[in-house]
Amino acid sequence: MNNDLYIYNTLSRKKELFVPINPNHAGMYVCGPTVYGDPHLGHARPAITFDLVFRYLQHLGYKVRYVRNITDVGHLESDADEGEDKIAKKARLEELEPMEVVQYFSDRYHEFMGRLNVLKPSIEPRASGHLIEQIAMISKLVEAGIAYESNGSVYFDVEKYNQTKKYGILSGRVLEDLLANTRDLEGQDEKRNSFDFALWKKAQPEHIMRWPSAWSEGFPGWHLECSAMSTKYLGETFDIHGGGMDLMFPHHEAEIAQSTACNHKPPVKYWMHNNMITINGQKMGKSLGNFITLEEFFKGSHPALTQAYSPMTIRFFILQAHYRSQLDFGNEALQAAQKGFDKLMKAMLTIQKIAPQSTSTADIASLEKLCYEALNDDFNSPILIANLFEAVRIVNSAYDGKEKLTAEDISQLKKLFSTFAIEILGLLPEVDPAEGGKVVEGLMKLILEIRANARANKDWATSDRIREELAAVNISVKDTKDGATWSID
RNA sequence: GGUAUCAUGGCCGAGUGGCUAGGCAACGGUCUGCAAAACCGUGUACAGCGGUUCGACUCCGCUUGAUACCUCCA
Repeated sequence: MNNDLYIYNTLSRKKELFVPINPNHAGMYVCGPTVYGDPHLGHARPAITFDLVFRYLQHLGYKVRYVRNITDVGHLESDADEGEDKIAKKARLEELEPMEVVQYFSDRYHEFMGRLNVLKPSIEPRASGHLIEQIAMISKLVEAGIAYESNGSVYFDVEKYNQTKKYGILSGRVLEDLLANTRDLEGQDEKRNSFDFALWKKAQPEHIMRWPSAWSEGFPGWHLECSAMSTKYLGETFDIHGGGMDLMFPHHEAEIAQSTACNHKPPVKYWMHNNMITINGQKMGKSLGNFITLEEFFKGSHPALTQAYSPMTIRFFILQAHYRSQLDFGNEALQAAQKGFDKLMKAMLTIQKIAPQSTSTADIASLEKLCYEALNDDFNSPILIANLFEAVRIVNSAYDGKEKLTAEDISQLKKLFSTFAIEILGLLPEVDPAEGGKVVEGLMKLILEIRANARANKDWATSDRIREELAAVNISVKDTKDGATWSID
């Protein structure tokens, strides 16, 4: 592999050359969704970010095992709810079995990720299916003396861990500072220190989701599943761990501590974190109540949206920003993304119509090189897209006869688009639902024939009227040298 | 309060110690019966104040502002 890939590692806060632990293989774990609500734009960002990583690693020839979990137990509600499980709460409210809720929202998640053309991970483990592994891990930590039982619950002893290892290496936290900034929270009295975190929680009587263990009937702590499942499927040390920046502390920090204490080696070589999506400069999140679900985006049914946006528009919008930058949502920006995306897709059709020349005025090989350089520089998709637009310019110019392309150039350009736009960025031309209709096809043929006749008679009034009336129902007609073409907007 | 990140033209968003990011919008032009598309051209953008430097938007310091995390969140 002569492509040197550099990845920004949160651990070192530097771009580092990617060297896999096992040659030609890559292991990646990404924190997936907690399935108690409809997928929103915030879910799309990490899914698409690590989809790009997954696709590019595969393109480079790595055999990738990509594990993305589904959290279906263990996330505690806020202290106001006295530690009730999020899934259980929703289930009780709707009088459903917890697993019914999990099933429904998992399906919804998969449906919308599919529409965003996000590839399925290699393994998608559920926390509820790995109780044995989690309990085994807790036992190991208790035996090692790094975890302690208290009133049926088990906590990780952060201070003790910190005596031999360093707690806070990922987020730059210092234990003393954490101690100084303690707040009063429920259940705090069971812990030795406020920053200790739960490995196992004893279930309250009204708690529906519960499993037996040596300590109590209860459920696993919310950081544990990722440690248990990543170790199981990727090994004690694996290549890449991804997730949203908001998970850096305490979630990923806790993962590092648990896994290190358990396996006596650092669990992850490269930590990658995607940044947040903001709306009016504020994070889009469930707790803030300002999130827009993907369904609302696709239907345009949210007050903040002036129109519907297609899945590919959303995907393109997200990829136009670097994954480590904050991305601000806005209708103007979305509309710009939609138009830019259309332009890119149109060029892929235009390229089919270019007549090869004997000489060339374009340098496709250097363009390809720039595309690889962009991706190798910490997956810089905005730069890659800028380069693809250079290719678009070349294609359109060639179609206008202002650039000359050889047959070889044309095939290189086709390859460039199929490799970078479709295969790696995962952008697909969107099939208009109405376009397949034979009826519409036939009607349009007839209408355009009539219009062509009118035009032959220089009956511009009729010609224009047809075009305008069609425009009113979102069909645009464009006159070219070879006759009129139409498309549904 | 602590930790971290950021501040780029009408909007979104890259990047760099001196050389055009890109997309959208706007304006002018080519083409066209008109329109659209496409192509060509146009924008004293780098929060403020100091400092380093031959030269800073890019490095350093301060100020102001914003965001994230410190409590479930992608």
